[in-house]
Amino acid sequence: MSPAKNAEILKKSLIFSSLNEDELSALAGLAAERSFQPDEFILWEGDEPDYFYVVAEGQVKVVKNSSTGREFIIAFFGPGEMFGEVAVFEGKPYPASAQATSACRILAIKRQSFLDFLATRPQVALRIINILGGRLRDAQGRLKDFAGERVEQRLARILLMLASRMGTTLRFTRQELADMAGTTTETAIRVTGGLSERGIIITSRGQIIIADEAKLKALAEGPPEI
Amino acid sequence: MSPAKNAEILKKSLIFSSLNEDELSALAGLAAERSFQPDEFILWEGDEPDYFYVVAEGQVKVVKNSSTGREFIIAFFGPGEMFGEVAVFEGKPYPASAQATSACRILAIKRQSFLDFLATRPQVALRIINILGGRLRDAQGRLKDFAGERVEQRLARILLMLASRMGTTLRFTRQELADMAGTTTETAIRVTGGLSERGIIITSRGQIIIADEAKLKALAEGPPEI
DNA sequence: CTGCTTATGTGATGTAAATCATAGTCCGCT
DNA sequence: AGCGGACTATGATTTACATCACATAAGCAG
Repeated sequence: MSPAKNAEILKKSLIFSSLNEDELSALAGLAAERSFQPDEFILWEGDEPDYFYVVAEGQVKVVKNSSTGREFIIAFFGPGEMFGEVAVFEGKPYPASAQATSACRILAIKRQSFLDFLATRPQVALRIINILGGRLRDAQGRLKDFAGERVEQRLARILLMLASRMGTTLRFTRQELADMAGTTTETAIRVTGGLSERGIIITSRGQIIIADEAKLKALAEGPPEI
Repeated sequence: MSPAKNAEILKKSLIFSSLNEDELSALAGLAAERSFQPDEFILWEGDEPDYFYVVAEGQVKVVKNSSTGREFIIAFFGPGEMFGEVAVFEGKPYPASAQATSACRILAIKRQSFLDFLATRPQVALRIINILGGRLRDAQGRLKDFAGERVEQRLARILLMLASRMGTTLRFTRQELADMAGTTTETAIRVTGGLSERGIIITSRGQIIIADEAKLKALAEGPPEI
């Protein structure tokens, strides 16, 4: 609840690292802190985009549900990362839901306050352009994967992407992996089972350790025969 | 080759509509005009991002090739639309290739000149944030489709998206549709054949006319039994 | 008009992965 | 300890789609 602490959090975020103390406290003053329990929803797909969010503590997943009822995980976000921004900028409903995957503290900034703040801070705008650009690059890369590659390759790439962000020990269930790779839990289990047999990963309940990153990369690149 | 004409083109582009005459001519002065023949490549995936591009005339497709050799079409861009921007902002190699699909005139602006221009124009930066946001929303929506929906639904959505941008007469081959939907030419032919039999679209060589948008929307939303 | 190329159309066959079914295992909980 | 609910595992069956293999048709160039 302390604005000073909020400023600290914002400062650590890539987005606001260019701001000086005064600007940080101005922004922190706009932010309200909210807490969420694991599995609690922070926002729902279709809601009006009243707030822009930054994770202070914990982890959030952004999900969309397909017409067949399956859940698709678009991304995980941790401390310092923003979400809900696309809707805020466009003024259209949130295109996906956000759900806490652990106990979370989230900073919420009113849409209009944030837009006003942004209009006079070109550096922050450029940062956001960078972040959006990176996310777009990532999404388009994944699109190509989904269009052309098979499940094993997609999973390998997802594991590598997760590892680059959180290290070699990944605390995700096969179900979550499946929801990220756009496959079923059974298939995710079978594929990770195969990787495990080949010594590329070490699996246990609720976690996967990457044992042989080189082999995983080779797998992700394409079929062995290249 | 006339800077005045370039300024006209830039003005019509959504990105620069907030600029005044002076700013437009300043930007137009930075732009070099280049012409491309159909099928000619404007930039290649992996190239250094030396230029930011805006389509003046004609149509461009942005493509990525999967490890299996298949081509995946990320997007088509027409007059006033930018491309290559993600790489320019991040300073990393272009993540995809751009190829002219018709005779084109393209405005090319040097990376650093554009970044400098942008640093002092928050309005333009906000516009770009909007455009990137829209593209990100679109890419994530498609991701969910690729992860969970069937080819018929994906194709239906692609046809609707194209129709919303270019009207009900779509000048694309089944091969191009297949490359957008991440399927094979044969399957695209079979699926469009089915839609044609049901009177939803009218097909002919190199073009598709949407005859019953409502039915197409119903198809795109999900399986009939809902 | 006559090829030649590019696009469309269709069948037969193969296969990766979904689906359905069932069971075992880990872990928190009272 | 023992219960219940996630999580993991594995087999059998089905299916959407890719792949392979031709056939026909439309547009274009000489």
